[in-house]
Amino acid sequence: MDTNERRERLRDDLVAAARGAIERAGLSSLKARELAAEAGCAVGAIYNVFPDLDALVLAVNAGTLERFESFVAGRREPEASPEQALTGLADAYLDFAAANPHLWRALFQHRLPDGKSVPDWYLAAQARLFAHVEAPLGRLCPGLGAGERALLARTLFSATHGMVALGLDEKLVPIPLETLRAQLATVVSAMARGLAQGNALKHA
Amino acid sequence: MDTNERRERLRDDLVAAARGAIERAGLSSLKARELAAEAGCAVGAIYNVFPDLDALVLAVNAGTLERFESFVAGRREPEASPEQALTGLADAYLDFAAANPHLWRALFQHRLPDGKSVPDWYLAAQARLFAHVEAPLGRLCPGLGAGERALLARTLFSATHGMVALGLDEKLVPIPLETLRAQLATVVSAMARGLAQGNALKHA
DNA sequence: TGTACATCAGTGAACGCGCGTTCACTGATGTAC
DNA sequence: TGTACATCAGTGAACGCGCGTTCACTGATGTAC
Repeated sequence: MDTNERRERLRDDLVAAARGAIERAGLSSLKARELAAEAGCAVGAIYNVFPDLDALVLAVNAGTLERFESFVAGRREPEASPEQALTGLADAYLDFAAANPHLWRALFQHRLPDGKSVPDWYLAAQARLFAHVEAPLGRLCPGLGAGERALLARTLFSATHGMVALGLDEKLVPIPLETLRAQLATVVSAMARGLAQGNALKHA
Repeated sequence: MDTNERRERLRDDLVAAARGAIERAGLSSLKARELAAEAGCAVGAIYNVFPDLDALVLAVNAGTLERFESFVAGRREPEASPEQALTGLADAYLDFAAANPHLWRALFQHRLPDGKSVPDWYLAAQARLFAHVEAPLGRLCPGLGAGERALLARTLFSATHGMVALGLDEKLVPIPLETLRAQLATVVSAMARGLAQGNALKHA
């Protein structure tokens, strides 16, 4: 087998092992030793492929973002009204988070040490996600400029994220999933109606 | 000096030291040794007053909740419309979070080890906060039952939390505070308008 | 008020554990002739 | 094709550090007489 091929295979095995570990028990359960055991290599070998564990986590998170993006893309209904589309997105977000709690948490939990910043390809993956929100938002509020639309998309994403994150959190009183889904629908569609109305007034 | 008095004084000093440490550098910078140095006692003395550091963090968080509650209470405008009141609450949340980033983050970041659950007095402090949301919400949607209202208040809180948390997070592209404030106002008032409208339709 | 004693707050060195990362070594792979 | 050599992926024991918590000890405080 070619050396590069081996190296790539190990890389994939390590990412898979890391993903598995996070999936099972959360980001904080990621241990270099267990990882190596799972991927069938020595601890030291990890550092031939990745500079450190942070880079590995970043790779896992990139994969999660990607899977989430195709999950959302797979649910798109081109016929839907903007309001329905936004509600559908929130619903997809809830379903993905509920189905992959640890992987999803890891996206937000993981912080790089002070000096280092998130690589561009990671930011690009985020941007691709936000695009799914921008599309219906543009139809809902046609008067919005590109910058305003991007900003508002991010804000709507954040609001949805908050509802899902605290809703799934067992720290407060736990809420049944379907109750949470109904709450999301109520609030997101209210936002959509209110935004459309505000936009119509502004550009009347 | 009385022994109980000493003990109580030490307790206060420890909480103050812990609060200071979190305030300066975040929850993860809390160290038993630094704490003891700051409070002027030996490491071991901490464990005469608190069972462990978690209990100390809980005490700091309780104080933060309390301060936030009076902050919100101090801004109440009885004359405001429900929509204005809700926007005002979101604004207060943003201001408090921006002014106390580390203390505020600690409220959500801190997790108890698996077996232990949050004490009742802590949950009660949370409930007192949610009450501030429930009041205007009740005026906005008079048809809501107490349970529905409490649930929706919590959901609105979560949405606001999400916008503030991701907005202040430097992990994404940073947003100027005033831009964030405007976004919050836009979205919260849209939600309020949409909810009032939906409620009116439902109970027409 | 003074003395002897008991209690327990207070001490801080040491324990114990976890864990990321390194590094001197080895052996398989690839290359040159 | 065969042989000698160089490279470097792969190894895993050991390093190094951080840090919460304990515990045998001490001395100040409070009590009994």
